[in-house]
Amino acid sequence: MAIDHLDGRLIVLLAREPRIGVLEASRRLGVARGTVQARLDRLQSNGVIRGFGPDVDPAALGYPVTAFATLEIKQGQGADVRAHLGGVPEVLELHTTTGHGDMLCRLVARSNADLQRVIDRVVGFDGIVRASTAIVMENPVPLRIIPLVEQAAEDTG
Amino acid sequence: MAIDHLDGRLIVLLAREPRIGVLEASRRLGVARGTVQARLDRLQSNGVIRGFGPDVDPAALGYPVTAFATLEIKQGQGADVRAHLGGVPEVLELHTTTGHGDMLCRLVARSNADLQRVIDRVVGFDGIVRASTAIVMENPVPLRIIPLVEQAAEDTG
DNA sequence: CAATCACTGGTCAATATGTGCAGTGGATCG
DNA sequence: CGATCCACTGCACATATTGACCAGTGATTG
Repeated sequence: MAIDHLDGRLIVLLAREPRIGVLEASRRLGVARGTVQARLDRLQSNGVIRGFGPDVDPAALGYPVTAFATLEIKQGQGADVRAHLGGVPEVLELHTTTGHGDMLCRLVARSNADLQRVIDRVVGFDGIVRASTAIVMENPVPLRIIPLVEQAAEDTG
Repeated sequence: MAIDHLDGRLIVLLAREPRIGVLEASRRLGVARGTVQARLDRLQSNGVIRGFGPDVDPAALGYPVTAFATLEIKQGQGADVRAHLGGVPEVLELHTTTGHGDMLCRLVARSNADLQRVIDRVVGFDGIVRASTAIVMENPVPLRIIPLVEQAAEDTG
């Protein structure tokens, strides 16, 4: 669960240059190939590294508009709402939260006009009382993990 | 920019089983290896596939608490706030948005108590007027792309 | 001290990769 | 219609990488 400095360097290296492979990584890190292989196996069975899936850009797919919707849910309708939202492809993630709303979801759409369609589909469901949407204009910090990995590695070794 | 059915199947296949490699992918898809290679090259130079970085789980790193903070910014302080938040490792992403707040950021922390420290660090900056935080309890739909890819592939071919 | 553990540095066979090639079929255009 | 372009196939080759082992070493621990 805790990662050491070598783990951190390995993850950062793979995050920066994903295509290098185990052998090249071992060369860069100055350790034996078996070590890198063992570390990677451990990190993956730990769950620290979930996998190496392709990082797809919704904008390049034709969905350049991102928005976050805060949803208010009727009591006892949570499970139904989850199932409903899970069936909407434009819902990229869904969280239940504390605070003013009950759920927060990330949406994408083909255009601002298309966003209306997506929102209609999202909120067009009985269990949802109210929705408030914030459209993303800029993304100064894209989803990242490297700084956190570096900090986690510092904290340990 | 638009992807066809084969592109879609390729992305979905790689998303489900990232470690299979080009050759195995070509076998699964029933096409020649060169075709898969060419498609992958195109998808990557298109920007549809940004890369194949490791998918790191913050929870497994010791940061099991996720929260979303809506920030209200003093006029003209946007750039400074961005730089400030970019320097906080626990800020995993940052967006500027329309709506009630001016920015929305995703935070992680080691515990609910630690979240207080993170929030203090986030809002302990002159340009930030007010912050409202929603702590994530459940994550019924983890960040996903497959359904969107399937839809985008349907729409085209 | 003995045992355990992670790492090294090496080998081996099997496999994948990058690259290039000629051939084929469909679509496009003058 | 004929020429051209394009993506794909199926194949080949040399090279690199992988997964799997192994004995040896040094640090740590009971």
